[in-house]
Amino acid sequence: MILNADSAQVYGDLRILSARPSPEDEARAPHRLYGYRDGGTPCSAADWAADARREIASVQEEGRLPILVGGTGLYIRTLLDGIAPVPAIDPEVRETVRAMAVAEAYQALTMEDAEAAARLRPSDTTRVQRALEVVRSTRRPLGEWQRQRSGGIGEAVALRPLLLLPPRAWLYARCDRRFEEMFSPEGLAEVSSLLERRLDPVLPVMRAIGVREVAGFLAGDLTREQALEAGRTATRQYAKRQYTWFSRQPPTEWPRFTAAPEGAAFDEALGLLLRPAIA
RNA sequence: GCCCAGGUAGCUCAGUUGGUAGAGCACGUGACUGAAAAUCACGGUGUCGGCGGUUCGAUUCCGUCCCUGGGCA
Repeated sequence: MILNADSAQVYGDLRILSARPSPEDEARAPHRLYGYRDGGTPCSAADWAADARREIASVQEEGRLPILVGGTGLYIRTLLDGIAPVPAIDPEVRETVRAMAVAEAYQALTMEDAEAAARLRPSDTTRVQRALEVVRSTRRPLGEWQRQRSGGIGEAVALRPLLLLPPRAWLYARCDRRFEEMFSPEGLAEVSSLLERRLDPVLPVMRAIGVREVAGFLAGDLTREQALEAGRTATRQYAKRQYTWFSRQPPTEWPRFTAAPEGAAFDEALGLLLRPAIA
């Protein structure tokens, strides 16, 4: 049983854009947690981890082996190690904070949570806003919450981790190839329907790589070549960030699969490596 | 063929009154606790078109050649 651990592949609106497993892939083994959420509602790491816990329990109940596959390191970490038990943020507080410019939010943070302000870069929009919405909504600084972690299942399961760190050239070639799919008739249609929903542009679905680029092409602001190049660049940059996360964040004892054996293509080596697990 | 304007980092360009050069993007490295396909930090990677000349010293001044764009024939 394959379980998705990718933050973009959870959204039903993004099939081509998030490069979800193909119908052929899905025919080989049951897949879950793919495209199961609506783009109109943001999915957080903790939301996904809760869903994943439930799925893993049910898969185990069936006597099957859950295999988590995906590229969102924070999601996997949250599932295994848990996360600070911060209660849901008051929507009004969130709206106010997110409407603020970083400089303004940081200024407020120095008054309301000096410890967090000292720890964070004044330009780090996401984290500064997060810290501010947490103090304002819970009356406790984020640092206090973060001293605890809850919900992790790492201790309760027998984990068999495997980190795939392919040669950079191989990885980038795949990034380039993958992005062209987004300009297929299906890819363009997918973005068109997403745009018709007129969702808030700050929602995660709207920030997925390719949405902005394909939308720019559809609107006539970018030529096909410009949009393609911009998308490829964004994809490669993202791949690099993932590479850094997965090569450095997980425990050092997790095995890392970095290179193909002499003479073998990476794809083949990977196939051989994974076959016993899937079968 | 003649006349202009250019040729500087992977790309688009700035600059050096002569002391071997710097921005944005790209690229590289890294950070990462409820948006993570997000957000952010650090790093200059270079025959300054070629060859000659002047000079202690030329990417800069002079000559010449090559290339690109525009104009005139």
